[in-house]
Amino acid sequence: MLPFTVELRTGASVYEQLVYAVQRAIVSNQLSPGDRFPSVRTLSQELRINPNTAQKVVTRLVDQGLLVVQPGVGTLVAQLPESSQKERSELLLREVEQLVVEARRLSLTFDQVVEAVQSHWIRLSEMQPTHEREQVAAEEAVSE
Amino acid sequence: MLPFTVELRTGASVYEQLVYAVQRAIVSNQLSPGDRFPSVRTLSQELRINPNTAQKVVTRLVDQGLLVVQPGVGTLVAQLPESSQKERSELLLREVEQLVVEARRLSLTFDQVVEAVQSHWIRLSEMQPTHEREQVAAEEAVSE
DNA sequence: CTAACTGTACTATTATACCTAGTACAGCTA
DNA sequence: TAGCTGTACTAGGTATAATAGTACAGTTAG
Repeated sequence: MLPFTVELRTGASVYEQLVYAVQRAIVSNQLSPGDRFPSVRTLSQELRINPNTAQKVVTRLVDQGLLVVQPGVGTLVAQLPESSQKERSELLLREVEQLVVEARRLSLTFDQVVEAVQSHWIRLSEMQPTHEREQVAAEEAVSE
Repeated sequence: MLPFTVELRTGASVYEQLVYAVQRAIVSNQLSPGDRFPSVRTLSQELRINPNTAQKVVTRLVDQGLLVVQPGVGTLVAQLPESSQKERSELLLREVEQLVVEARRLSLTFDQVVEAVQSHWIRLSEMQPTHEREQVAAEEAVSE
């Protein structure tokens, strides 16, 4: 049983989908800093994917600073790393623009987009693992 | 001289980049409804890409309703089409969530994300072609 | 009508990325 | 020592992107 949820769909690569699923789990505290992350072999068996694909995912997440490796021991979930100004600018320049372009293509209003962002922000804040964390008020999360 | 700007980079496919560039141009009114869209052959020559790739782009944009074809005549920029509820839901569910996950990975705040969305919304609103349109106040655009 | 443009539909080839399969090795720990 | 960990290789199969070239039907300007 893996400590996070993945739904592999067609369209994007297994690699990209798995990286995203783990990012999502960490960012929403389904995986907490210090938690053990499944081994490459466990991942590949549970998800029935190739060990190389699983390892590629781990490598990518380590590069992003979301996982840390203890050689010979295993992989742990890291603290959310400091992000560089460059990374943040890239996101705000490219991904946000793409979202805005898509939104306007679909004739959405600015307010609708902001509402959607807020809604997802709250949802991710609420995704605490049930066994060890208390609920966080939605309003508090948004104003963080 | 093409009526929109494209910068082909490595990473994404030429096809995806070109579709996005045209979407961006239409959504920001650099291309206005009724404008002639370059022919497949013109596109392929100006951008030095294969005619098939150019045609694939046109086909995709026609499917999205952003371009309309007049057989034997050419391709025109369409009115922004009605979007289906399904399309809008897909966007708000998937793309917005991906943006929120990325933003939290980089430790951005909710307010920073909203500010970035607003900034791009205004920028796209201001991108009118200089020869025929008046400036639109940024505040007005955001409240649309 | 003719010529020159338009979009569209094919076949075929090459290059790249993704995924798969299998093997091997070094480090840590019970 | 035995069994786990991450990591590093070599290969092969498949899907997609991009390339090149040819052909055809519809529209329009001359």
